[in-house]
Amino acid sequence: MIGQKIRELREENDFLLRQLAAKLDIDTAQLSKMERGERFFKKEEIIEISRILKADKQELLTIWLADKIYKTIKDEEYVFSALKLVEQKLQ
Amino acid sequence: MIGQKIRELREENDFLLRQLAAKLDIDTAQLSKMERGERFFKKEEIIEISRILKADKQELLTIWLADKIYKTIKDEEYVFSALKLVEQKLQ
DNA sequence: TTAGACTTGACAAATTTTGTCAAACTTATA
DNA sequence: TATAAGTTTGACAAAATTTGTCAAGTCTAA
Repeated sequence: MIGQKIRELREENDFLLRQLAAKLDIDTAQLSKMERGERFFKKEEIIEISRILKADKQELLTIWLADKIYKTIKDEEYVFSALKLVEQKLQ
Repeated sequence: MIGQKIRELREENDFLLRQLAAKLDIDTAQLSKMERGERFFKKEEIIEISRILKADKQELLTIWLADKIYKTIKDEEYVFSALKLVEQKLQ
């Protein structure tokens, strides 16, 4: 989800994988995997990408965090009640 | 949170740490840390505990999952909008 | 004061995640 | 078709995180 979003932004900005990877100082294969959701972006990378691709940092970080949450719950039961509990705790 | 709940259940059932630890086949120190939230329970351990302490398995697993979610978001920004995104995705 | 219950800290072991590279695949085009 | 550029894949090493173990420590009740 965040990967797909970043791929869209990258293509809109006419960056090649290796160009964006170079700016982030990571391997092209790594970025390829990240965009396809096989590996995770670091928070700092998301912030850097929002700068490079002139995107809304808050939006990207929100999607990035949603991905992390989704990853921890995706194979679980009682997801909705757990989310409700979390929200209560956060109030 | 799940640790606290389990400690309460354990004490209500008059189990010592080492007794419950023995039933779970883990180290007493480990269970001590788990009850105080320093380490995580495995899902299987929660299920086993619900059996041993005659507690509601669904309730315990829900709290356990809420803890996992909470752990991934607790130091982050944009938590509420991320949770909202996750809920949308789950619909 | 000592015995039992629990906690703490250090470190090893195990597991998970990330980084790196070469080779393979895909697509556009000469 | 052949080639080149871009991307993907898989294997494996390296790094990071989590878990397991033990000995020593604290705390409390008798």
